[in-house]
Amino acid sequence: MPELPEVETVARGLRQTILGRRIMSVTLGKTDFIDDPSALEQHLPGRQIEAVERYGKFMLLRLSAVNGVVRAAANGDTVPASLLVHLGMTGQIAPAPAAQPIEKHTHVCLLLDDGRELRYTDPRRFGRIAYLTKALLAEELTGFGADPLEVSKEEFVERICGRRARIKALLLDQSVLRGVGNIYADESLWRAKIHPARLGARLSRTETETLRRVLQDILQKAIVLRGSSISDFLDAEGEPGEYQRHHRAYGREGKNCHRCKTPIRRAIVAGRSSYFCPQCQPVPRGFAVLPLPKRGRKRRKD
DNA sequence: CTCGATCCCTGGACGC
DNA sequence: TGCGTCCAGGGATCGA
Repeated sequence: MPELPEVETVARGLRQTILGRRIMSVTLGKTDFIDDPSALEQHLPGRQIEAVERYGKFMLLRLSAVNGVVRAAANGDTVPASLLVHLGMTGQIAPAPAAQPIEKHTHVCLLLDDGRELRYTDPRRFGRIAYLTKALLAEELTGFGADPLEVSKEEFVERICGRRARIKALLLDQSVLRGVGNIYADESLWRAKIHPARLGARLSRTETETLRRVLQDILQKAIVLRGSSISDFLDAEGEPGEYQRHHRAYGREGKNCHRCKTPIRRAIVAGRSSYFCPQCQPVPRGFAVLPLPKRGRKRRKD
């Protein structure tokens, strides 16, 4: 489940492998996760990949203008553009030799000028791909929150403490912070000893500043370790990340808290599985922790 | 403003 | 072995 550290890892990999390559042709499979599939076929060929950037959980492939082609002018291809890529839950993007067999869920192949193909593979198709010109890209990127690695103490406090939503919901809200997902939300709340169901406005100044500090520390360490591989995340070289070994809350229901040995619990907060230590992260008043049935067991509605 | 519910999608885990 | 069911989750959307 790619979040900021995983997307950063993939973006760094792509920077090392496909920067400067020219896109020669486009082959599409299923396209229901692509904004305008024909725009890819129409506007990508002839463009060079000039930069790979990350914006929250999005990757941005910056594309050159197409030069010296009569067709380009009529196409509007004489101006730079971008390919927006979101990996969703199960998306992977990596270059492969064009001769290599296509995997079952590979839905986009961009033939490059060196004989390789940049391939996007996504079994669940929760990802998103969009070809965007400058104006559309700018519009697309409005409404996102602060970069969690860059956000100042003051801005973080402002964005959290002025809100009555649960802190877990705020951390996951891309218009508050861009790039945090379920894993790093739970990990940072555990480190900061804050229960996920607490309200933003009810956090103390000290707690909020601690949360910012541990969130940044965790994200930075996770980037160094090339992200967390839970089920199927692989970086652009096909390697799994290592940060899952450092998880202290996420996915550890029933296992002992690393600080106090109390078994980690799971509750649904903000509609998501949330893992926390009931001892270190006291449940706020009024939040009932309903016992969750054991994983994998059948549940009946009666 | 904030909430929960629902949908999208498939693979994997598990019960029987 | 195989079938049915549940679950994971980011994001959009809609109604309360």
